[in-house]
Amino acid sequence: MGAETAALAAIASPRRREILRLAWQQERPAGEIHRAMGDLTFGAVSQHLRALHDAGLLELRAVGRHRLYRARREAFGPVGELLERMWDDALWRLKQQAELLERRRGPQPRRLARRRKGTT
Amino acid sequence: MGAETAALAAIASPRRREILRLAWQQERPAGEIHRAMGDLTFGAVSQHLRALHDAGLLELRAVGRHRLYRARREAFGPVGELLERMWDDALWRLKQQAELLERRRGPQPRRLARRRKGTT
DNA sequence: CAATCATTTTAGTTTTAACTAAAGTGATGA
DNA sequence: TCATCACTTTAGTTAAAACTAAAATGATTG
Repeated sequence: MGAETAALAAIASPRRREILRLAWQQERPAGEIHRAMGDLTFGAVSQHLRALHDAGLLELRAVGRHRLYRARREAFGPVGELLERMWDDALWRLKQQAELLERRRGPQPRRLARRRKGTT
Repeated sequence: MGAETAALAAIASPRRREILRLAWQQERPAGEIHRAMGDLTFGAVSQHLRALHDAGLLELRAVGRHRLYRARREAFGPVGELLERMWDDALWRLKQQAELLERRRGPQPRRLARRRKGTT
């Protein structure tokens, strides 16, 4: 998967978007990202970090017992600009927040909403 | 899910991107989209169309026994601009084509590549 | 060296996206 | 009205994403 296609896949996930936002401008230790992410376990966060790193979207630097992550912005191409536009847009932020809260029950969403039996 | 968030989810999928590209500028009957989509069954295409329609990303008009789909471009916001940039970019097109072919075996990819046992 | 801290990895569960095959629907035309 | 066309829907399968809990790793500190 090319890095830019990986970027498209990554930004489809609210959790991944959140991680990328946190690590977009500065390096952040995994623990700090975890603390900022709400009710996820550390393990889950670590798995997201690994996936993003494997996809070439995060870079990693070890300092003592900390591991510092930062977005590899150059890997995102035009997708990076989209993210920045989203994050700068107050309306968008509100909507995201609403959706995050709304889904604080049940596991996590993967993709689009899909057909349910009697939805027609 | 807001339409724009749905748009993010939609463009993560190569099939959905392809459908959106086909229905971006003009209405297209489902059958034409199917024919343009390669080796998928009609049923599978119909399911994608339904998902995109449910998400507010496609509009639908019935004419005789045909069903004409067209992208609701206004629902995409900045994501629409990204799509247009991608489709105008010859390099992107090549990469996409390569990835489509590459995966003409096995079912379909969902997201990011993820940890495999001995990948470290 | 032992304890601790920061983090990663593994194993196992649940949910669901994407698909196929086949049955179902509704408009059209002979 | 019966067959056909253009689709949609259903049922069932497969593969994988997201998560939790717990074990493992590796650096640091006493």
